[in-house]
This record gives sequence, structure tokens and C-alpha cells, in this order.
Amino acid sequence: MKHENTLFSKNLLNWYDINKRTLPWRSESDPYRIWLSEIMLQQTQTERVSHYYFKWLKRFPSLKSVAKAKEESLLKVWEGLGYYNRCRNFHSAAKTVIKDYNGKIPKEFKLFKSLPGIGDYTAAAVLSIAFDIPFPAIDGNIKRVMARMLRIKTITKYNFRRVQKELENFIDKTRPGDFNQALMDLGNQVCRPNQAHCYACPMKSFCRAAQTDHPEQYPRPELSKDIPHYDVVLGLIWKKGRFLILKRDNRKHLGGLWELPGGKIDYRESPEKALIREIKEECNVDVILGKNTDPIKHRYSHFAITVRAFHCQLYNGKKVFSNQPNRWITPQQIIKFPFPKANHKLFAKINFDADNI
DNA sequence: GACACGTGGGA
DNA sequence: TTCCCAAGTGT
Repeated sequence: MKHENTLFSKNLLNWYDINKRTLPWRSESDPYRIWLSEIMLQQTQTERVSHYYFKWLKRFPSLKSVAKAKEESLLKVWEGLGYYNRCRNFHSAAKTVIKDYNGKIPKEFKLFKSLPGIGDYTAAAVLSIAFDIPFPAIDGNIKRVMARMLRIKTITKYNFRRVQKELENFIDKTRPGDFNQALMDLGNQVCRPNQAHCYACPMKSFCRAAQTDHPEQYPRPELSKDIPHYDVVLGLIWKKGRFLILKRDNRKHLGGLWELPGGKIDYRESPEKALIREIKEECNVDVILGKNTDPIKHRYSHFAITVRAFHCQLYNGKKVFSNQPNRWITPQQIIKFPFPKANHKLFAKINFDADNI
């Protein structure tokens, strides 16, 4: 068994060393940077992270600069990357590390994992890559790769423990970070969900699924659920060349980002009536509707929307009263605030010079 | 344990 | 077009 362990990690690292590496910042050794990249990489493809990673570092070169920053300026850099809780949790965790840990990432697994936004995977990934501590980091890729190695159909809790035990046994004690990354790269480049490419796999001799006709059927894919669809109307409420934006509550969907007032159209309600109702509810003012934009479609992780925006005028002189923080901004100021993608899609539909009421 | 949580790209 | 996938975590 001892011999097989060594061979497993030797084969894997040999493949890793001669293959082109997937991360452009693979040579990083600053724990802050490794932590940042692991947060950005959660459920997000490497190619998409790269640009954000460098943009972020230019603006926030150290953990201390993150801790000192305003949440809104962090969100502005994160804008478009999605899963915005990651950004706010990272901010909160950075402040804790600066304040309670003298600016050093705690090397104890439990302590590090107790910070917001850090779970089993991220704790293991950062500690193994930054400090050479041999924790197996088990992400989606590695789950799939190991399910095939062990010919597991379903990743039950019991099977997950099996995978974890195997990896604790196999992990290279001198290069644990490279070991983890190599297995992820293997899943990303070779052992793909729908094409196992066993002919190119350095781990073929260890793999039980590779001995079958259809290695791709391990693990069995989960059936996906239908997501609901909603029709949404938003208002561009104009006043002296400015329109109203509201800041979303931190604990809600897209928390901390800004939005236009509006909301879902109720069953059998007209878009116009819905928007007037929503603006009355959210801002306590009455509006007259002008022309509207073409609809845009947008899909979130768990529902989809079709959105239109109406130009609006205030009906009387009443002041906006909202539970959410609000601002009146010019179109030029859009770039100063973090907005969700759906809002940017709408803004792109509007000719602000001509449509401005 | 199930569900919420963004977005872009490829099949 | 539609569906699936992608270096997970919090509740």
C-alpha cells in the first residue's frame, strides 16, 4: 500500500509538472493572494477569475487594504463576478484577521474555517497551497475524479468520507498544494464531466472507472430542477436630469448592490399597474409612466427574469421615502455604483441623451 | 439535507 | 434556444 501511495502522487505530480498550468498566477506565494484567488474561484471558471483577480490586486494589494476598504468599493471591483456574498464575507474575514490575528491567516484548520466564506474546501486549499499543510482540498473536479477512481455512482456522505480518507493517504506530504491543484487540473483538463479522455490520463492505472466502457457515468449526474420565471418592471424616475437608485439590503439576493425601483408583475396584473404599485410600496411616491425599453432576459442561479424599464415622472411634489438607502444619479454616475448584470443590460438599452425626460 | 446564491460560455 | 457546467458556502 505504501508503494501505491507514492506512485499515485508521483504520477500525478509528474503530469502536473510537465503540463501547462491553468492559473496565470500559479507562482504566487503571498497567502493573501492565494486566499483571494480561492474565494474568486468558488463556482467560477479560471478564465473568468483572471481579469478580476488582477484588477482587485491593483486596487487592494494587501489584506490590510481590504480590511480598511469600504464594502461598496470592494463590490464595485467584484461587480459582474457574481455570488456577491463571497465579496462581503471576504471583507468581514479580512477585518477579523487584521484585528484578531495580527494580520496573519490562522494556520489551524478550524480557526481559519471559522471565518466567514471559508468552508472545508477553501480552508484546505489555502492552507495546503500557502503553507504546505497536507489537507486534501476536495472541490467538484476532485469529487468527480475520485468517484471515477473508486467507481462510485453517488457521492453520499459515506462515500465522501471514503474519498477524503483515500486522499489523506495519497496526498504528497512535501507538495500538498501542488497535489491538490494537480488533481483539480486533471479534472479540468482531462477527466471532464462528459468526456473522460482516459487515453490522456496519467492516473489510468489507478482508476476503476477507466476499466469500464463508460467512465463518464461515474458519478451519476444529478437531475436538474426547473427554475421559475418572473416578469419584472423597473422605473427610471427622473428629476432634473437624475434618476433614482436604491441600495439592496445586505442579507438579500444581490445584497449591497444598487438597483432601480420596481419588482415582479403579479399574476394577471399589467406591467404599468405593477410598476406604479411597486414604486408606491418602495418609495411612497406616485409616478406617471413614459415610454419603456425593450425587454431583456436574464438568468440567475435559481430563477430567470424578463425585465423592462419605464421612464417615469413624479406625479406630485412628495419626497421619496424608502427603507433602502437611495440616491439621485446622472447617467454618467452609473459607473460609480455596483449594479447587478441585469441592470447593466437595461442601461445598455437606453439612449440617455434622447430618452431623458 | 435542501435550497439560495451570479454569470458567461460551450454543446 | 435551452440546458449544463464551473477551484463552494451559509442557512
